[in-house]
Amino acid sequence: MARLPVYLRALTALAERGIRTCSSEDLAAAAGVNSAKLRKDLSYLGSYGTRGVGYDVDYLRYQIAREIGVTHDWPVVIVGIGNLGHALANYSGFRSRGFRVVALLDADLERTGELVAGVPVRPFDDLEAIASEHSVAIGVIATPAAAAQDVADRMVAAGVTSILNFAPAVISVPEGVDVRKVDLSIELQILAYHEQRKAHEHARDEHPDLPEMPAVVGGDQ
Amino acid sequence: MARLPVYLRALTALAERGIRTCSSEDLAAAAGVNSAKLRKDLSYLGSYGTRGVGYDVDYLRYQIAREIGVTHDWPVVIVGIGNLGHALANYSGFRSRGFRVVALLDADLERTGELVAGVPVRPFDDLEAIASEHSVAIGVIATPAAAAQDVADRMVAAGVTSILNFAPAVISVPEGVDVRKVDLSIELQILAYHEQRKAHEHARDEHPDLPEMPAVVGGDQ
DNA sequence: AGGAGTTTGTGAACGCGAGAACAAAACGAG
DNA sequence: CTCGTTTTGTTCTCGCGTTCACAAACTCCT
Repeated sequence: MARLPVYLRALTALAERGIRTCSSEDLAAAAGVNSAKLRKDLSYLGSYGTRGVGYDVDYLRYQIAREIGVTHDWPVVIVGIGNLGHALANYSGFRSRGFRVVALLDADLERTGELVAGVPVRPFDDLEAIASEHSVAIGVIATPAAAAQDVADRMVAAGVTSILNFAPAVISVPEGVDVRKVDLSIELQILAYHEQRKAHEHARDEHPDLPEMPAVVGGDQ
Repeated sequence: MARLPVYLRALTALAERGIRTCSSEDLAAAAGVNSAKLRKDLSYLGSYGTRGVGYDVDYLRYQIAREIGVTHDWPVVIVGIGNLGHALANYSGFRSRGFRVVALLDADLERTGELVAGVPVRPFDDLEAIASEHSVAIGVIATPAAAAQDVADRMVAAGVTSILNFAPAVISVPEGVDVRKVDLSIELQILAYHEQRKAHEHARDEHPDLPEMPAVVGGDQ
């Protein structure tokens, strides 16, 4: 489930506040979900709670980490050391949450040798060597859209089976390879969409005599 | 719908390749979705296609942009000019897709005046003045988790009604305010989860004599 | 020891989105 | 003008995920 990492983070936050035990209500509130959904998600992993008491924070934390697979570090390569690549390489959350950046790659040979967050930038052609040396299964694409498909193909050929794609492009990969896409401007556009609908609602509130005319959408064609 | 921005980007890509008209199959392939779903989404906006022909790329592009609300630029403020804030401020996709960064804010007064992507960094306390001057409705939080809730509160008080939150924290906002959350390490953890499941599948393939024992999950408690 | 109070785990109903399938409409050829 | 072809817009069904509601189980107090 895609919510397990959210629960894990919420549990970590509780643990840091010194809380040893919590109910499903507490954890659900911290994670921002419904408590019934949370209980059902956790019951899918096994019976780790105690009725009448709740969940042991540290124990549940370990069990979720084990389920996700972040009890040991995953080696990760980042390709494309532009602004975003820099930010990702410096992001401390990776290190502390089960990931280790083993290499930064960039097609621009001018950048080779540059040190980012203590890791040297290497030529993109080193991908295969690095991937096999460190058994890299997870790759991050932070290149421009035009290069994304090529990078993905090379990654897959080098044995990468999970890709996190920040490039604004749809990439296609063979069966068995997972891709997750994060597109910053799409997130903003979704917000803009809601913003605009709020504005329309507001306009109608102020002029309730105007009809809603849903059937006339597109009447200007 | 959250898929409209994806369609818009796919249409832009088609237009840049000189394609004037496309069928729902073509566009669906470019956007990476099912064609029936795409047609249903578009029909929700109105009847912008021609049976037997398809959709006019530019016309549909404009209609989707109008629906999303990105026919004019939205002013945006970014709070927290660390690594990620830098990357966001420099991200050209915002500018070209309907957003204009009107201010960069940071609580650290050492950064005040620093120029990032041609925009000066200003003190966080200028938020209210900037928000009212530019009628800012959309804010981006790129601060550490600890500061996220405070920043969100101040944003809401300053009239911001849509927030894009990159901080690894759940923030609570009043009714009517939209929040979207992007968490980089959670995306990676989801990949790690799939990775681990692949590894287990693989291990079972190589040792088919091992039982699956789903009932023993948690047997080590 | 027993009962009251909590809290988990789960069975059942509900709602919603996805996909397949089809009818309506437009275009072109003869 | 008519028929065949193409493609949209829509209806219908199916399955999944979410939520409610409750029984089982555990603790604490008397």
